[in-house]
Amino acid sequence: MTHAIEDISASLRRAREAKSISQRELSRLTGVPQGHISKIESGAVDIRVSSLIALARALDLEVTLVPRKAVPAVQSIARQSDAERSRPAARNLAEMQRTLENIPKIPASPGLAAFSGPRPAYTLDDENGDE
Amino acid sequence: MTHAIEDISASLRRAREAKSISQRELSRLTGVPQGHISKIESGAVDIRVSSLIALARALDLEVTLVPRKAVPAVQSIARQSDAERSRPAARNLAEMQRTLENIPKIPASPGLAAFSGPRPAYTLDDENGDE
DNA sequence: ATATTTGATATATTTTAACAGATCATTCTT
DNA sequence: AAGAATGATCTGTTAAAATATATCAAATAT
Repeated sequence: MTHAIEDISASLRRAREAKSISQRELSRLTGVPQGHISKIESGAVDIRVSSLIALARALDLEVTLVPRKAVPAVQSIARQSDAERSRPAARNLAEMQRTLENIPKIPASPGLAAFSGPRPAYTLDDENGDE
Repeated sequence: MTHAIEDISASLRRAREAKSISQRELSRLTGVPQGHISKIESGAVDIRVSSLIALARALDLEVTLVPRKAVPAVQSIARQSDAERSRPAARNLAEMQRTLENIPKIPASPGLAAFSGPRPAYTLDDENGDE
């Protein structure tokens, strides 16, 4: 990915869904209004590079210019690291973690009180970097 | 390359200079006004993706979104095919070809009249594809 | 069943890229 | 020395992205 302008919109949407975050969440992260993200993802607008970069970065993507003859090689590399993030185990874990965050309702039986903050420290997102 | 917005402008300029074509020539190829190309290359504007794609394609580049963790690998690949185009022999040949086009002044001695169009059919740009 | 979240859409306003077209100084070329 | 060609820069004008804000239907969650 990608050459045409629709490829880019599609990539953004797929990347966001792969991270399973909502458009509103991405909006918070980037400052781009949710409504606008919707339009962008549906390919309805010819976005500016700054917007593209902002969204891409929030999705752990980088905008690059690749020599055309190198594109196939680049794609196969990109595909590999895509695969890591989207292989079933990873996707399921990501969703499970999100789900678990919506369960804090367990009445905390006295004997387990010390266990107050059991949220997972072992996220799959070990690939973050800067920001 | 690239992440930031200036990297992109810089890449575009380098790519154009590597092909040793003028801004006006690139303008002809893309339809983007020369003055605007100048502004773009100096990083003075936040261009739209369609413009970026148009310029990139004319320079045999493709805009891609790559996973951040794959960036180093991608860069090293891109660098390789960069090197091919910019190794001395290639650069010099490109320039020599341009120079030769400015020599048609040879008074065409009668015996060689049939040689009317001696321009090189063997360009280095054997990597073109579509369009 | 009710409430929340989500993506899509709409309106109105501001901002700015992109355009056409021209000019200018500098660097080749002749 | 005269004449291109090149990159940078300016002036208007127009089209469209980007913003803020709000609403809506459908899917999720409580």
